[in-house]
Amino acid sequence: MLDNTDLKILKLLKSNCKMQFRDIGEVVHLTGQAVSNRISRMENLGVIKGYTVLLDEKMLNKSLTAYITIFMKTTNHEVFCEFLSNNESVMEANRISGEGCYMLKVQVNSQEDLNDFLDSVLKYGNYRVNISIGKIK
Amino acid sequence: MLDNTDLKILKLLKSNCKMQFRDIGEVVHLTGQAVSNRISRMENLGVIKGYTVLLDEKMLNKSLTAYITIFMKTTNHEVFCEFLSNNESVMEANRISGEGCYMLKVQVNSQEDLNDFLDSVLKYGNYRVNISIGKIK
DNA sequence: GTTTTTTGCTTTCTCCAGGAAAGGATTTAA
DNA sequence: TTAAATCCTTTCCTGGAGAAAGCAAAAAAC
Repeated sequence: MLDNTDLKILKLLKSNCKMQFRDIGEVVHLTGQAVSNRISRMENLGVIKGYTVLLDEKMLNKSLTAYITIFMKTTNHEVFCEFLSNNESVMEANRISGEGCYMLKVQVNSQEDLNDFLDSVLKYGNYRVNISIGKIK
Repeated sequence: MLDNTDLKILKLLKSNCKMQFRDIGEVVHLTGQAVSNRISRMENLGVIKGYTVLLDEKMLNKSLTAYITIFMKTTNHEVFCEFLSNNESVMEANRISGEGCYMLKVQVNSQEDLNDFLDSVLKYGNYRVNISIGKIK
């Protein structure tokens, strides 16, 4: 489905999706149009889901990152998932196996906001919090 | 530093950074050029760190997502951080407070690859694994 | 209170990236 | 052996983005 050239193109797009097709073409030895065709194909296939911007969260009052493990105390997962989907502080949310039911990545402004968030989580379950004190990657 | 219009623009870019400046302008009631100026400003400020592509990891043989908590047994954090930076399976890595030293988000092809990864981690520390069994967000 | 500077916008103009269409080469299917 | 499909290149054209100039309002200086 995807050949090596496609993967190279994806890698380039990942580092900068605004890179010009012609420049990508020079790297992978194709014309810009051929690159364009391949990208369209990957968009249609669903391999490429979208294009987005990388923001400096620190500058946007999202200086505090935490990983939160949720231990549900109710069985109402649907409502909880709804809550997660709608909450702007929740960056990622996965149902997990192993200890706990969900793993969340949360980004907020301050300790206070984190407290507020945890309060609102308490309705659904208990939690374990791991606050990021440094981003490696 | 950033006003409400900037935040609106960022939100739009986050959903689709290839959106045309004129179309963004229509939403925030500005001309395309004004939008362009604001975006350039935010790029220079460092609020916008880059533009990237959202991929369907499942289609790229990255079907297995796991959150891994690392409990270091050596003090050689530098080498470990190096290892994390260079490892393609590691999507995120944060130094954390609370239980454990690092929280990793890892995406691999198979249980086998996860095993291999964990083996290579063992040099540095012990781990707790939480495998994602469903992505909410 | 008036002048000067700065800031942020719009308008205009130009250039080039990207998309469409056509044609060719190679592979796959009939 | 022919027909179809795939994937590429070349050519052409449109329209988006960037640059420059000009304007208006706010901020700073006097």
